[in-house]
Amino acid sequence: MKALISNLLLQAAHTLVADADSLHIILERPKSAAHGDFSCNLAMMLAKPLRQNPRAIAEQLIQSLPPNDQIEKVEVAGAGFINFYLANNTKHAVVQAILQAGDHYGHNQLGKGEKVQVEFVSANPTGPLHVGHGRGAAVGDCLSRLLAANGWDVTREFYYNDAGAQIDNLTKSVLARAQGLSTDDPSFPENGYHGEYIADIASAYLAKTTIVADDLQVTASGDLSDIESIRHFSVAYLRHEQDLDLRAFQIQFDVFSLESALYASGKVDQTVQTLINSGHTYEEEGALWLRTTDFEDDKDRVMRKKDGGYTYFVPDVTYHLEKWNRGFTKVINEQGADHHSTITRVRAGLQALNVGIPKGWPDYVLHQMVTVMRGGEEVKLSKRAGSYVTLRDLIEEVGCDATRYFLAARKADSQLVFDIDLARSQSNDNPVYYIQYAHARICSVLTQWEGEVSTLAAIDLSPLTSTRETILMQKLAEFPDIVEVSAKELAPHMIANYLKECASELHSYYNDTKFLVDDRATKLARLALICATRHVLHNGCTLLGVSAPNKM
RNA sequence: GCGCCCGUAGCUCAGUUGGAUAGAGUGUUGGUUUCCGAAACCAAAGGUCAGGGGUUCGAUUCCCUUCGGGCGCACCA
Repeated sequence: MKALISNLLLQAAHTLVADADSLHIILERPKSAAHGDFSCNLAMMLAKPLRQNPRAIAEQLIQSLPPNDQIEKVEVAGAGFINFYLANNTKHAVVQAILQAGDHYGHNQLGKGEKVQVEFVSANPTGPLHVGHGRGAAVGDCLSRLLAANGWDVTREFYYNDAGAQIDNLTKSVLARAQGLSTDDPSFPENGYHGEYIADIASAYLAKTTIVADDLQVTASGDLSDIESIRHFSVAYLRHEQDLDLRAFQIQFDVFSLESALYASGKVDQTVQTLINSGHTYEEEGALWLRTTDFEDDKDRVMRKKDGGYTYFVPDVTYHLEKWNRGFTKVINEQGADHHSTITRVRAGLQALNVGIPKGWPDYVLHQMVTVMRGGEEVKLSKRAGSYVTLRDLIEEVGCDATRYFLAARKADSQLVFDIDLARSQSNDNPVYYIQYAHARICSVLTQWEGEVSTLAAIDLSPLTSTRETILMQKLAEFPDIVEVSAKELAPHMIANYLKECASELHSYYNDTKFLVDDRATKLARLALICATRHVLHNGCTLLGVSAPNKM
């Protein structure tokens, strides 16, 4: 529809300007229904070059607009807007389109089946997942679903930093616990992990437990002198715990990548060699440095420490080189904003490799912190993890749907307040129930109708003439735009907002209009409309990973 | 001190590349059910879009600046 109108406008513009083809015609959906179905500011854009009053230009444009039976009328309004009002049968078309497309309505092929990788969560295996990881999980998973709906071939990936100092720390903490030390014991590791789960790991280790995580099986030896064994067991134990967290949140990854594997395969050493060969490195004070200031970093970074070990950023660069070599020309990393300083570094490292990786690759989506509130007060403690609220606690308390919705419904780059009381209230306060209720209500009506839903696709829709019906159809017609824009902007929260609006229109319509009326034509047309609405609500919820139940 | 993010109704937040009278929910006040699910709807009230400059036909949106909040600034990840 947009294409049609811009085309008509373009033809009209040719009568006024010579190089009309170079014009960017922008159509928008006005906020107010009084401003028609589509609006264009072309006349205002032309006011300056043509040195004419925008309203006068708008009038001329309308005069030269080719007639079209899908458009009811065109008007000049405000400072020079050109407003288009669609004919009724044009508005009806969306209902049929939805009923025909079903689960695919709103989807498109803009990604052309190309590969994209979304890396998210990527928590260190040093503790259970917390709310912050939950936000990353919700946002990353929605993004993945959105990209898939836009025709991309999506790979969801989780990267484990299972090597390095944090893991040493974990190992020492488990050892200390296994030796019976409490966390406030003076000889407990200085930067050790204090959560109760460390004690659980220690006792499981002593009990020679076998852990089966996604792709590995580890049995504890119970031997406290075998540090490597403690390390392997602890990591496996926590990976298993995180698997359970993710399962509870209904998130599935396609690939798990391990930092340790990059070392084992020699890829890290190869990367270092490539960087040295590229001429961007130097030795100083016993360390090997990368001159990242050649690539817009504010200071150079150490690659190899005095003690001979690599800093974390070397395997990070290696890992991203691997992504590139695996054919991902588009990669999105979803991370907490507290890691934002790595972006410049990783990109700089990739540039220094000089292997043809584009400057701004990969893309990043950063989410800000989450604070959890209960009874008007901030919740800071978890029984298991100590200093933070775990994802599993949250899911157990408020449910998977509400947790996902609340964590995905906010713009990633603003801080989020998670109100437990609101999320778990089964009342009109809760947007999740509000949306699901709209879906369930429709299902209930369709059940009572007892007709065959598939026949609704061919129904005559001309009885749909009321304002409520028009507004609802307009809202349904917006969905494909929302799916497209939210993917382009990497902004899944737009889907959550849209769903709330869509549900709101349905509820208003429902309270205003009876569907199962005696007049057959009217009844069927209304049922077709709410059935289309059901599809949109369902498709939208699916993009968020939230269920759309038939009954509640 | 430097860098990134945020500041919109009492509270939680929307506001796609600059557009028309800045919107929801919640809270407050008042109404709606012999009728398909009231977990709903309708109405009222609530604003210096943090403050100040600038860019232009037009700024919540872009630029500068001040204030306030968060997060980074390791030979940790």
